[in-house]
Amino acid sequence: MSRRAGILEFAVLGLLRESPMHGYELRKRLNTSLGVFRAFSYGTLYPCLKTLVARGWLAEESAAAPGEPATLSGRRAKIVYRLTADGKEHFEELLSQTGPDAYEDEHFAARFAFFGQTSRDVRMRVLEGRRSRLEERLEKMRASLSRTRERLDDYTLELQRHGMESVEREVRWLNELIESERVGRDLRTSRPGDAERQKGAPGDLPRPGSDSRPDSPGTPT
Amino acid sequence: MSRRAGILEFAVLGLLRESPMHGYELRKRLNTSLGVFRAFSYGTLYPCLKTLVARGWLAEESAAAPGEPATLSGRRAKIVYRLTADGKEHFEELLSQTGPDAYEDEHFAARFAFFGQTSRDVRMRVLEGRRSRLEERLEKMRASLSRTRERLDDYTLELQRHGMESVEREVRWLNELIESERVGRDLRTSRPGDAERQKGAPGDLPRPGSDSRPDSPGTPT
DNA sequence: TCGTTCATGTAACGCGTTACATGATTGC
DNA sequence: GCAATCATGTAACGCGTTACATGAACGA
Repeated sequence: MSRRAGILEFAVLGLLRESPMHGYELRKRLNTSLGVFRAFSYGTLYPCLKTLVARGWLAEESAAAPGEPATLSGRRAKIVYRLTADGKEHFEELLSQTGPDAYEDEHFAARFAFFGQTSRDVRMRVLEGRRSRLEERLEKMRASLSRTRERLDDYTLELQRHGMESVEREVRWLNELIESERVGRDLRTSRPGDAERQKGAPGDLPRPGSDSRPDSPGTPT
Repeated sequence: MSRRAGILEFAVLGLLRESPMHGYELRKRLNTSLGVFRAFSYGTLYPCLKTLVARGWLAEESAAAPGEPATLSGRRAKIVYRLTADGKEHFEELLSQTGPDAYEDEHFAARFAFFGQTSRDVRMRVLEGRRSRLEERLEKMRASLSRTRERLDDYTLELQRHGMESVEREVRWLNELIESERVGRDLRTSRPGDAERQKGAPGDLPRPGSDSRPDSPGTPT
Protein backbone atom coordinates (compact mmCIF):
# COMPACT_ATOMS: atom_id res chain seq x y z
CA MET A 1 0.00 0.00 0.00
CA SER A 2 0.91 3.62 -0.53
CA ARG A 3 3.54 2.69 -3.02
CA ARG A 4 5.50 5.93 -3.10
CA ALA A 5 3.89 7.11 -6.28
CA GLY A 6 6.36 9.32 -8.06
CA ILE A 7 5.36 12.12 -10.31
CA LEU A 8 6.08 10.40 -13.57
CA GLU A 9 4.11 7.30 -12.75
CA PHE A 10 1.22 9.42 -11.59
CA ALA A 11 1.21 11.61 -14.66
CA VAL A 12 1.51 8.67 -17.04
CA LEU A 13 -1.45 6.93 -15.49
CA GLY A 14 -3.41 10.15 -15.55
CA LEU A 15 -2.71 10.87 -19.17
CA LEU A 16 -3.38 7.34 -20.30
CA ARG A 17 -6.62 7.41 -18.47
CA GLU A 18 -7.78 10.05 -20.89
CA SER A 19 -6.79 8.00 -23.89
CA PRO A 20 -4.29 5.35 -24.98
CA MET A 21 -1.06 6.64 -26.42
CA HIS A 22 2.38 5.51 -27.39
CA GLY A 23 5.51 6.58 -25.56
CA TYR A 24 6.62 9.30 -27.89
CA GLU A 25 3.34 11.12 -27.75
CA LEU A 26 3.09 10.62 -24.02
CA ARG A 27 6.39 12.33 -23.58
CA LYS A 28 5.28 15.30 -25.59
CA ARG A 29 2.13 15.64 -23.56
CA LEU A 30 4.17 15.37 -20.41
CA ASN A 31 6.55 18.09 -21.47
CA THR A 32 4.33 20.56 -23.23
CA SER A 33 0.61 20.48 -22.74
CA LEU A 34 0.64 19.13 -19.29
CA GLY A 35 4.10 19.49 -18.04
CA VAL A 36 5.47 22.86 -18.78
CA PHE A 37 6.50 22.26 -15.23
CA ARG A 38 8.58 19.21 -15.82
CA ALA A 39 10.62 17.59 -18.54
CA PHE A 40 11.25 13.90 -18.79
CA SER A 41 13.55 12.15 -21.20
CA TYR A 42 13.03 8.85 -22.96
CA GLY A 43 15.62 7.29 -20.74
CA THR A 44 13.20 7.87 -17.90
CA LEU A 45 9.90 7.33 -19.60
CA TYR A 46 10.39 4.02 -21.37
CA PRO A 47 11.72 2.07 -18.41
CA CYS A 48 8.89 3.50 -16.36
CA LEU A 49 6.33 2.29 -18.88
CA LYS A 50 7.83 -1.15 -18.67
CA THR A 51 7.52 -1.38 -14.94
CA LEU A 52 3.95 -0.14 -15.09
CA VAL A 53 3.18 -2.88 -17.57
CA ALA A 54 4.89 -5.40 -15.30
CA ARG A 55 2.67 -4.34 -12.43
CA GLY A 56 -0.38 -4.82 -14.54
CA TRP A 57 -1.46 -1.20 -14.64
CA LEU A 58 -0.79 -0.73 -18.31
CA ALA A 59 -1.26 -2.99 -21.30
CA GLU A 60 0.78 -2.78 -24.47
CA GLU A 61 -0.88 -2.96 -27.82
CA SER A 62 0.77 -2.94 -31.15
CA ALA A 63 -0.41 -0.35 -33.61
CA ALA A 64 0.60 -2.35 -36.67
CA ALA A 65 -1.60 -3.00 -39.64
CA PRO A 66 -4.73 -4.85 -38.52
CA GLY A 67 -4.27 -8.57 -38.55
CA GLU A 68 -0.54 -8.17 -38.16
CA PRO A 69 0.58 -9.14 -34.66
CA ALA A 70 3.64 -7.03 -35.45
CA THR A 71 5.70 -8.72 -32.82
CA LEU A 72 5.88 -11.68 -35.13
CA SER A 73 7.19 -10.02 -38.21
CA GLY A 74 10.49 -8.29 -38.25
CA ARG A 75 8.85 -4.90 -38.27
CA ARG A 76 9.03 -2.81 -35.19
CA ALA A 77 5.59 -1.50 -34.47
CA LYS A 78 4.47 1.43 -32.44
CA ILE A 79 3.47 0.35 -29.00
CA VAL A 80 0.28 1.85 -27.74
CA TYR A 81 -0.19 1.85 -24.00
CA ARG A 82 -3.60 1.54 -22.48
CA LEU A 83 -4.67 1.77 -18.86
CA THR A 84 -5.97 -1.53 -17.51
CA ALA A 85 -8.81 -1.85 -15.02
CA ASP A 86 -6.26 -2.38 -12.28
CA GLY A 87 -4.37 0.65 -13.43
CA LYS A 88 -7.49 2.74 -13.31
CA GLU A 89 -8.22 1.59 -9.83
CA HIS A 90 -4.68 2.30 -8.77
CA PHE A 91 -4.76 5.77 -10.23
CA GLU A 92 -8.01 6.46 -8.45
CA GLU A 93 -6.34 5.48 -5.22
CA LEU A 94 -3.40 7.74 -5.91
CA LEU A 95 -5.80 10.58 -6.67
CA SER A 96 -7.46 10.21 -3.31
CA GLN A 97 -4.23 10.22 -1.33
CA THR A 98 -3.51 13.48 0.42
CA GLY A 99 -0.31 12.71 2.30
CA PRO A 100 2.25 15.44 2.93
CA ASP A 101 4.12 14.58 -0.27
CA ALA A 102 1.26 15.98 -2.27
CA TYR A 103 2.08 19.49 -1.13
CA GLU A 104 5.59 19.61 -2.47
CA ASP A 105 6.21 21.84 -5.45
CA GLU A 106 6.26 19.48 -8.33
CA HIS A 107 4.07 16.88 -6.81
CA PHE A 108 1.49 19.53 -6.17
CA ALA A 109 1.63 20.74 -9.74
CA ALA A 110 1.04 17.21 -10.98
CA ARG A 111 -1.89 16.81 -8.63
CA PHE A 112 -3.33 20.09 -9.75
CA ALA A 113 -3.04 19.15 -13.40
CA PHE A 114 -5.42 16.26 -12.76
CA PHE A 115 -7.91 18.15 -10.65
CA GLY A 116 -10.36 17.65 -13.47
CA GLN A 117 -10.64 14.04 -12.38
CA THR A 118 -10.38 14.69 -8.66
CA SER A 119 -13.28 14.97 -6.26
CA ARG A 120 -13.97 18.30 -4.72
CA ASP A 121 -13.10 17.40 -1.15
CA VAL A 122 -9.76 16.03 -2.17
CA ARG A 123 -9.09 19.14 -4.22
CA MET A 124 -9.81 21.22 -1.16
CA ARG A 125 -7.51 19.18 1.00
CA VAL A 126 -4.69 19.41 -1.52
CA LEU A 127 -5.08 23.15 -1.99
CA GLU A 128 -5.21 23.78 1.72
CA GLY A 129 -2.33 21.46 2.40
CA ARG A 130 -0.28 23.25 -0.17
CA ARG A 131 -1.16 26.56 1.32
CA SER A 132 -0.13 25.63 4.81
CA ARG A 133 3.06 24.13 3.47
CA LEU A 134 3.85 27.47 1.88
CA GLU A 135 2.94 29.31 5.03
CA GLU A 136 5.39 27.24 7.02
CA ARG A 137 7.95 28.14 4.44
CA LEU A 138 7.21 31.82 4.84
CA GLU A 139 7.54 31.47 8.60
CA LYS A 140 10.98 30.02 8.26
CA MET A 141 12.05 32.59 5.75
CA ARG A 142 10.91 35.42 7.96
CA ALA A 143 12.61 33.96 10.97
CA SER A 144 15.84 33.39 9.15
CA LEU A 145 15.66 36.80 7.60
CA SER A 146 15.25 38.64 10.88
CA ARG A 147 17.98 36.55 12.45
CA THR A 148 20.51 37.33 9.78
CA ARG A 149 19.27 40.61 8.40
CA GLU A 150 22.32 42.70 9.07
CA ARG A 151 24.91 40.24 7.89
CA LEU A 152 23.75 39.89 4.33
CA ASP A 153 24.63 42.00 1.38
CA ASP A 154 21.99 43.70 -0.73
CA TYR A 155 21.94 41.16 -3.49
CA THR A 156 21.40 38.25 -1.14
CA LEU A 157 18.70 40.22 0.55
CA GLU A 158 17.05 41.06 -2.73
CA LEU A 159 17.10 37.42 -3.70
CA GLN A 160 15.41 36.44 -0.47
CA ARG A 161 12.85 39.19 -0.79
CA HIS A 162 12.06 38.16 -4.30
CA GLY A 163 11.73 34.52 -3.30
CA MET A 164 9.45 35.40 -0.46
CA GLU A 165 7.26 37.51 -2.66
CA SER A 166 6.89 34.59 -5.01
CA VAL A 167 5.69 32.38 -2.23
CA GLU A 168 3.30 35.04 -1.01
CA ARG A 169 1.95 35.37 -4.48
CA GLU A 170 1.29 31.67 -4.71
CA VAL A 171 -0.52 31.81 -1.39
CA ARG A 172 -2.82 34.49 -2.77
CA TRP A 173 -3.43 32.37 -5.83
CA LEU A 174 -4.34 29.42 -3.62
CA ASN A 175 -6.65 31.60 -1.59
CA GLU A 176 -8.56 32.47 -4.70
CA LEU A 177 -8.75 28.89 -5.84
CA ILE A 178 -9.90 27.72 -2.44
CA GLU A 179 -12.52 30.41 -2.33
CA SER A 180 -13.74 29.36 -5.76
CA GLU A 181 -14.02 25.78 -4.67
CA ARG A 182 -15.81 26.77 -1.53
CA VAL A 183 -18.29 28.94 -3.35
CA GLY A 184 -19.24 25.90 -5.25
CA ARG A 185 -18.02 25.88 -8.73
CA ASP A 186 -17.23 22.31 -9.56
CA LEU A 187 -15.42 22.51 -12.81
CA ARG A 188 -14.21 19.04 -13.38
CA THR A 189 -14.23 19.27 -17.11
CA SER A 190 -12.42 17.36 -19.79
CA ARG A 191 -13.86 13.83 -19.44
CA PRO A 192 -15.52 13.45 -22.80
CA GLY A 193 -19.24 13.19 -22.48
CA ASP A 194 -19.21 15.74 -19.74
CA ALA A 195 -19.55 18.63 -22.08
CA GLU A 196 -23.25 19.13 -21.60
CA ARG A 197 -22.83 21.16 -18.43
CA GLN A 198 -23.99 24.55 -19.61
CA LYS A 199 -21.08 26.84 -20.22
CA GLY A 200 -22.68 30.19 -19.66
CA ALA A 201 -22.95 29.64 -15.92
CA PRO A 202 -21.80 32.65 -13.95
CA GLY A 203 -18.53 31.66 -12.49
CA ASP A 204 -16.44 29.58 -14.72
CA LEU A 205 -12.84 29.71 -13.71
CA PRO A 206 -11.79 32.03 -10.92
CA ARG A 207 -9.97 33.71 -13.73
CA PRO A 208 -12.79 35.06 -15.76
CA GLY A 209 -9.86 34.67 -17.95
CA SER A 210 -9.47 31.59 -20.00
CA ASP A 211 -10.20 34.18 -22.60
CA SER A 212 -7.95 36.97 -21.39
CA ARG A 213 -5.41 36.40 -24.09
CA PRO A 214 -4.50 33.67 -26.46
CA ASP A 215 -1.24 33.26 -24.67
CA SER A 216 -0.72 32.24 -21.12
CA PRO A 217 0.56 28.90 -20.13
CA GLY A 218 3.28 28.38 -17.73
CA THR A 219 5.33 26.84 -15.04
CA PRO A 220 3.98 26.42 -11.61
CA THR A 221 5.29 27.48 -8.30
CA MET B 1 38.99 24.72 -17.87
CA SER B 2 35.31 24.96 -17.39
CA ARG B 3 35.15 22.13 -14.94
CA ARG B 4 31.37 21.71 -14.80
CA ALA B 5 31.06 23.66 -11.61
CA GLY B 6 27.96 22.43 -9.82
CA ILE B 7 25.95 24.61 -7.56
CA LEU B 8 27.11 23.14 -4.31
CA GLU B 9 30.78 23.48 -5.11
CA PHE B 10 30.25 27.02 -6.24
CA ALA B 11 28.30 28.03 -3.16
CA VAL B 12 30.75 26.37 -0.80
CA LEU B 13 33.67 28.22 -2.32
CA GLY B 14 31.74 31.45 -2.23
CA LEU B 15 30.74 31.13 1.39
CA LEU B 16 34.18 30.07 2.52
CA ARG B 17 35.63 32.99 0.72
CA GLU B 18 33.83 35.23 3.14
CA SER B 19 35.15 33.37 6.14
CA PRO B 20 36.35 29.91 7.20
CA MET B 21 33.69 27.62 8.60
CA HIS B 22 33.11 24.04 9.54
CA GLY B 23 30.72 21.79 7.69
CA TYR B 24 27.77 22.04 9.98
CA GLU B 25 27.68 25.79 9.91
CA LEU B 26 28.26 25.81 6.18
CA ARG B 27 25.23 23.68 5.69
CA LYS B 28 23.08 26.01 7.72
CA ARG B 29 24.25 28.99 5.73
CA LEU B 30 23.58 27.08 2.55
CA ASN B 31 20.05 26.21 3.58
CA THR B 32 18.85 29.30 5.35
CA SER B 33 20.65 32.59 4.85
CA LEU B 34 21.83 31.91 1.40
CA GLY B 35 19.81 29.10 0.11
CA VAL B 36 16.15 29.60 0.64
CA PHE B 37 16.32 28.27 -2.83
CA ARG B 38 18.08 25.01 -2.12
CA ALA B 39 18.59 22.47 0.63
CA PHE B 40 21.56 20.18 0.85
CA SER B 41 22.04 17.29 3.23
CA TYR B 42 25.21 16.20 4.99
CA GLY B 43 25.41 13.20 2.77
CA THR B 44 26.02 15.64 -0.07
CA LEU B 45 28.03 18.29 1.68
CA TYR B 46 30.74 16.32 3.43
CA PRO B 47 31.86 14.27 0.46
CA CYS B 48 31.91 17.45 -1.56
CA LEU B 49 34.16 19.15 0.98
CA LYS B 50 36.53 16.22 0.76
CA THR B 51 36.88 16.42 -2.96
CA LEU B 52 37.44 20.16 -2.77
CA VAL B 53 40.22 19.54 -0.28
CA ALA B 54 41.66 16.89 -2.54
CA ARG B 55 41.76 19.37 -5.39
CA GLY B 56 43.59 21.84 -3.26
CA TRP B 57 40.87 24.46 -3.16
CA LEU B 58 40.14 24.06 0.50
CA ALA B 59 42.35 23.40 3.49
CA GLU B 60 41.20 21.65 6.64
CA GLU B 61 42.13 23.03 10.00
CA SER B 62 41.35 21.53 13.32
CA ALA B 63 39.59 23.75 15.79
CA ALA B 64 40.87 21.88 18.83
CA ALA B 65 42.42 23.50 21.86
CA PRO B 66 45.49 25.43 20.80
CA GLY B 67 48.62 23.32 20.83
CA GLU B 68 46.55 20.22 20.37
CA PRO B 69 46.92 18.82 16.86
CA ALA B 70 43.66 17.05 17.59
CA THR B 71 44.25 14.52 14.87
CA LEU B 72 46.81 12.93 17.11
CA SER B 73 44.73 12.46 20.20
CA GLY B 74 41.70 10.27 20.13
CA ARG B 75 39.40 13.26 20.23
CA ARG B 76 37.48 14.17 17.19
CA ALA B 77 37.86 17.86 16.57
CA LYS B 78 35.76 20.23 14.57
CA ILE B 79 37.18 20.67 11.14
CA VAL B 80 37.32 24.20 9.92
CA TYR B 81 37.55 24.66 6.18
CA ARG B 82 39.40 27.57 4.69
CA LEU B 83 39.72 28.66 1.09
CA THR B 84 43.24 28.29 -0.27
CA ALA B 85 44.86 30.68 -2.72
CA ASP B 86 44.16 28.20 -5.49
CA GLY B 87 40.60 27.92 -4.34
CA LYS B 88 40.19 31.64 -4.43
CA GLU B 89 41.56 31.80 -7.91
CA HIS B 90 39.29 28.99 -9.00
CA PHE B 91 36.24 30.66 -7.54
CA GLU B 92 37.14 33.88 -9.29
CA GLU B 93 37.26 31.97 -12.53
CA LEU B 94 33.88 30.40 -11.87
CA LEU B 95 32.47 33.82 -11.09
CA SER B 96 33.56 35.17 -14.43
CA GLN B 97 32.06 32.32 -16.44
CA THR B 98 28.85 33.17 -18.19
CA GLY B 99 28.06 30.00 -20.10
CA PRO B 100 24.46 29.00 -20.76
CA ASP B 101 24.34 26.92 -17.56
CA ALA B 102 24.41 30.09 -15.54
CA TYR B 103 20.91 30.99 -16.68
CA GLU B 104 19.19 27.90 -15.37
CA ASP B 105 16.91 28.34 -12.39
CA GLU B 106 19.01 27.20 -9.50
CA HIS B 107 22.31 27.97 -11.04
CA PHE B 108 21.15 31.48 -11.65
CA ALA B 109 20.02 31.90 -8.06
CA ALA B 110 23.42 30.79 -6.83
CA ARG B 111 25.13 33.21 -9.17
CA PHE B 112 22.89 36.00 -8.04
CA ALA B 113 23.59 35.29 -4.39
CA PHE B 114 27.25 36.07 -5.02
CA PHE B 115 26.72 39.16 -7.11
CA GLY B 116 28.29 41.11 -4.27
CA GLN B 117 31.61 39.68 -5.36
CA THR B 118 30.92 39.78 -9.06
CA SER B 119 32.03 42.50 -11.46
CA ARG B 120 29.39 44.66 -12.98
CA ASP B 121 29.80 43.51 -16.56
CA VAL B 122 29.48 39.89 -15.56
CA ARG B 123 26.41 40.71 -13.52
CA MET B 124 24.90 42.33 -16.57
CA ARG B 125 25.65 39.35 -18.76
CA VAL B 126 24.14 36.95 -16.26
CA LEU B 127 21.00 39.02 -15.79
CA GLU B 128 20.51 39.44 -19.50
CA GLY B 129 21.24 35.81 -20.19
CA ARG B 130 18.69 34.80 -17.62
CA ARG B 131 16.16 37.14 -19.13
CA SER B 132 16.51 35.80 -22.61
CA ARG B 133 16.36 32.28 -21.29
CA LEU B 134 13.03 33.12 -19.71
CA GLU B 135 11.83 34.79 -22.85
CA GLU B 136 12.54 31.67 -24.85
CA ARG B 137 10.55 29.81 -22.27
CA LEU B 138 7.62 32.16 -22.69
CA GLU B 139 7.79 31.71 -26.44
CA LYS B 140 7.47 27.97 -26.11
CA MET B 141 4.70 28.24 -23.59
CA ARG B 142 2.71 30.54 -25.82
CA ALA B 143 3.23 28.32 -28.81
CA SER B 144 2.25 25.18 -26.98
CA LEU B 145 -0.75 26.90 -25.49
CA SER B 146 -2.15 28.12 -28.73
CA ARG B 147 -1.57 24.72 -30.28
CA THR B 148 -3.45 22.87 -27.57
CA ARG B 149 -5.83 25.48 -26.23
CA GLU B 150 -9.06 23.65 -26.89
CA ARG B 151 -8.02 20.25 -25.66
CA LEU B 152 -7.19 21.13 -22.11
CA ASP B 153 -9.47 21.31 -19.16
CA ASP B 154 -9.80 24.43 -17.05
CA TYR B 155 -7.50 23.33 -14.28
CA THR B 156 -4.67 22.49 -16.62
CA LEU B 157 -5.19 25.81 -18.31
CA GLU B 158 -5.18 27.65 -15.02
CA LEU B 159 -1.96 25.93 -14.05
CA GLN B 160 -0.33 27.00 -17.26
CA ARG B 161 -1.61 30.52 -16.94
CA HIS B 162 -0.26 30.81 -13.43
CA GLY B 163 3.08 29.41 -14.43
CA MET B 164 3.37 31.80 -17.28
CA GLU B 165 2.52 34.73 -15.12
CA SER B 166 5.29 33.70 -12.77
CA VAL B 167 7.78 33.74 -15.56
CA GLU B 168 6.53 37.09 -16.77
CA ARG B 169 6.96 38.52 -13.31
CA GLU B 170 10.49 37.31 -13.13
CA VAL B 171 11.20 38.98 -16.44
CA ARG B 172 9.90 42.25 -15.07
CA TRP B 173 12.06 41.81 -12.00
CA LEU B 174 15.09 41.24 -14.18
CA ASN B 175 14.24 44.30 -16.25
CA GLU B 176 14.34 46.42 -13.17
CA LEU B 177 17.58 44.92 -11.96
CA ILE B 178 19.17 45.38 -15.34
CA GLU B 179 18.02 48.96 -15.46
CA SER B 180 19.48 49.56 -12.02
CA GLU B 181 22.80 48.15 -13.07
CA ARG B 182 22.76 50.20 -16.22
CA VAL B 183 21.91 53.41 -14.43
CA GLY B 184 24.98 52.86 -12.44
CA ARG B 185 24.16 51.85 -8.96
CA ASP B 186 26.85 49.47 -8.01
CA LEU B 187 25.55 47.97 -4.86
CA ARG B 188 28.14 45.46 -4.03
CA THR B 189 27.78 46.17 -0.35
CA SER B 190 27.77 43.73 2.51
CA ARG B 191 31.35 43.93 3.66
CA PRO B 192 30.87 46.04 6.78
CA GLY B 193 31.61 49.73 6.47
CA ASP B 194 29.35 50.49 3.58
CA ALA B 195 26.28 51.45 5.51
CA GLU B 196 26.62 55.18 5.07
CA ARG B 197 25.02 55.41 1.63
CA GLN B 198 21.97 57.54 2.30
CA LYS B 199 18.81 55.54 2.02
CA GLY B 200 16.39 58.13 0.73
CA ALA B 201 18.03 58.29 -2.63
CA PRO B 202 15.63 57.96 -5.51
CA GLY B 203 16.41 54.54 -6.73
CA ASP B 204 17.77 52.42 -4.02
CA LEU B 205 17.17 48.79 -4.46
CA PRO B 206 14.58 48.21 -7.08
CA ARG B 207 11.49 47.04 -5.34
CA PRO B 208 10.05 45.27 -8.24
CA GLY B 209 6.96 43.29 -8.16
CA SER B 210 8.52 40.00 -8.57
CA ASP B 211 8.27 36.38 -8.55
CA SER B 212 10.48 33.49 -9.15
CA ARG B 213 11.20 30.35 -7.41
CA PRO B 214 12.45 30.06 -3.91
CA ASP B 215 13.14 26.45 -4.29
CA SER B 216 12.33 23.49 -6.37
CA PRO B 217 10.96 25.25 -9.36
CA GLY B 218 9.62 23.69 -12.43
CA THR B 219 12.53 23.18 -14.68
CA PRO B 220 10.97 22.87 -18.04
CA THR B 221 12.19 21.80 -21.31
C1' DT C 1 17.01 10.49 -52.17
C1' DC C 2 17.78 12.74 -48.43
C1' DG C 3 16.91 15.08 -44.29
C1' DT C 4 13.58 15.55 -40.55
C1' DT C 5 10.61 13.93 -37.38
C1' DC C 6 8.67 9.92 -35.42
C1' DA C 7 9.65 6.01 -32.50
C1' DT C 8 11.98 2.80 -29.18
C1' DG C 9 15.23 1.54 -26.42
C1' DT C 10 19.99 0.75 -23.31
C1' DA C 11 24.24 1.77 -20.47
C1' DA C 12 26.82 4.77 -17.92
C1' DC C 13 26.79 8.19 -15.03
C1' DG C 14 25.51 12.41 -11.89
C1' DC C 15 23.71 14.31 -8.24
C1' DG C 16 21.37 14.08 -4.49
C1' DT C 17 18.66 11.84 -0.56
C1' DT C 18 17.60 8.67 3.46
C1' DA C 19 18.88 5.99 6.98
C1' DC C 20 22.28 4.70 9.64
C1' DA C 21 26.29 5.10 12.87
C1' DT C 22 29.08 7.77 16.00
C1' DG C 23 30.54 10.98 19.26
C1' DA C 24 31.18 15.91 21.54
C1' DT C 25 29.23 20.01 23.81
C1' DT C 26 25.94 22.67 26.13
C1' DG C 27 22.31 23.87 29.18
C1' DC C 28 19.01 22.58 32.51
C1' DG D 1 22.97 13.16 34.60
C1' DC D 2 20.28 13.68 30.60
C1' DA D 3 18.39 15.76 26.59
C1' DA D 4 19.05 18.55 22.82
C1' DT D 5 21.84 20.17 19.52
C1' DC D 6 26.21 20.33 17.50
C1' DA D 7 29.22 17.77 14.50
C1' DT D 8 31.02 14.27 11.20
C1' DG D 9 30.67 10.79 8.39
C1' DT D 10 29.19 6.27 5.23
C1' DA D 11 26.33 3.00 2.34
C1' DA D 12 22.50 2.10 -0.21
C1' DC D 13 19.46 3.72 -3.08
C1' DG D 14 16.30 6.82 -6.16
C1' DC D 15 15.44 9.31 -9.79
C1' DG D 16 16.75 11.32 -13.51
C1' DT D 17 19.95 12.66 -17.47
C1' DT D 18 23.21 12.14 -21.50
C1' DA D 19 24.97 9.77 -25.08
C1' DC D 20 24.52 6.16 -27.74
C1' DA D 21 22.26 2.82 -31.00
C1' DT D 22 18.58 1.66 -34.13
C1' DG D 23 15.21 2.04 -37.43
C1' DA D 24 10.61 3.56 -39.81
C1' DA D 25 7.67 7.14 -42.09
C1' DC D 26 7.14 11.27 -44.51
C1' DG D 27 7.74 15.25 -47.30
C1' DA D 28 10.47 18.28 -50.54
